[in-house]
Amino acid sequence: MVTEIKSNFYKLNDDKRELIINAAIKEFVQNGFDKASTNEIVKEAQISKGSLFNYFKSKKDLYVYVFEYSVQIIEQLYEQIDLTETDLFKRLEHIGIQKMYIQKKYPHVFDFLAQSVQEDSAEVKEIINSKVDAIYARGTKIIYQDIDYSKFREDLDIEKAIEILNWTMFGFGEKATRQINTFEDMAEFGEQYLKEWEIYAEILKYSFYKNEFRVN
Amino acid sequence: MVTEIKSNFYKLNDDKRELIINAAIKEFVQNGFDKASTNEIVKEAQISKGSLFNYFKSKKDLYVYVFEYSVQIIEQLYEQIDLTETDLFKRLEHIGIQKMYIQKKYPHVFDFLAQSVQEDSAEVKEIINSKVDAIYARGTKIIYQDIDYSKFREDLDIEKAIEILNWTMFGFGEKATRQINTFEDMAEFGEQYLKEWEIYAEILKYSFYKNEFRVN
DNA sequence: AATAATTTGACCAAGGTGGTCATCGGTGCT
DNA sequence: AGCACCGATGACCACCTTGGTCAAATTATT
Repeated sequence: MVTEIKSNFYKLNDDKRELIINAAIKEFVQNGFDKASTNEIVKEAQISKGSLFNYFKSKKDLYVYVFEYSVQIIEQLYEQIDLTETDLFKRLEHIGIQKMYIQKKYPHVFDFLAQSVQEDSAEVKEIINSKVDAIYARGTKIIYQDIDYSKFREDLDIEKAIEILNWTMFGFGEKATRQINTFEDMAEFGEQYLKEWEIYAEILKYSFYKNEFRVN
Repeated sequence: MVTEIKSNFYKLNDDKRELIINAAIKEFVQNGFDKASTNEIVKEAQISKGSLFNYFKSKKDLYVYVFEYSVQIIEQLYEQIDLTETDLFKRLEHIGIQKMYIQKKYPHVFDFLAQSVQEDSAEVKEIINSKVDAIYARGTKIIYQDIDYSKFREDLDIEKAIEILNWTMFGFGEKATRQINTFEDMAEFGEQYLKEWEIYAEILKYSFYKNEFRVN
């Protein structure tokens, strides 16, 4: 086995484990592997230095664990995709909501995986590159599988349209993330989120879809 | 005067000065003020430590100089905006090209100013916050001044449409920046850039504009 | 009360930090 | 050639942070 985690980390209760994971992710995404400080991580996670190195035998081990944990989260996101939904907007809408829920629990997972690709520390690079590429390839394959492209206007450059859609979702997602913590009720936020997104979606559908498919 | 730069930095030839400025910007944007290493900067700029501290009396001085230099570049970008062009797409297109030219010369200025806002080092924070907000406020004011909004569809949420446009431009700009150095001829790149952007613009115009204004 | 399991933080050697300054090398003048 | 000038250099400094350790303290279990 490549990564060996001492069993005592699993014995921790969920809250504390997530606190540590999030503290580590935050520090790694902010500073990269080399410059990430274990001192900062333990401070943020409110545990002692000794404990961290009891749970993980080295900084590298911690990184690898947190990385693989993040990968798992994405994988689970993929599993949830409903392949019977053939409308691109509806499918992406659903994924977007799931992402929001994940970001509520793990605020920097997506940033972490995005940043991990350009991690230049030789110590962790190989572990990353082999996985991340595969993950993203699988992701885009699943996400766009069985989509009904016949709804799109004939003279539309669909690839570019999808790029626009992605950039818009990303921008909107960022904006929403900034507001996420002003809501105490996550269900209420989800509702608000969906309602606002629909307006953006409608604008794009107007251009992407044939007339008869514009309104859902 | 708040920032006093020893005159010998001005005496340097343009190439070297830009090399130093870019090296500093790169390091600051990658690591923030506190963690930015002057050792890394001198290595990247191919000058000695002594020289750097001959040109600037401290790391803070260097930061402030580079920051104000970046602000100037943005200001100049604003000056160039042609206010007689009332078509939003045409105006943004023009700004986009200018930005590309700037990014060729100073690859990280925009990232630097974007990152500077969330700089948490108390030492430089106050210098930043007072300026950046003003800059962006002035920017959006100029950019959207005298735009002919009558071209837009009546039932369109113009504010949201402009957000989509911005996110799309940002996404496309990033994509283009990644390709910018594969072109040796900047003029050729500009042409290619414009041609590709037009396709994206056309997709959005289809949704934003009334029928009669779609094709330029 | 006794034992086992966890957590703690002072401590370490190693390495990096911003900044200094005696020395160097080149250029131009006499 | 000899001299004076000046920008460039990098070894050097005191200080700080680093990843990781471990004896001692605390808590949990018997």
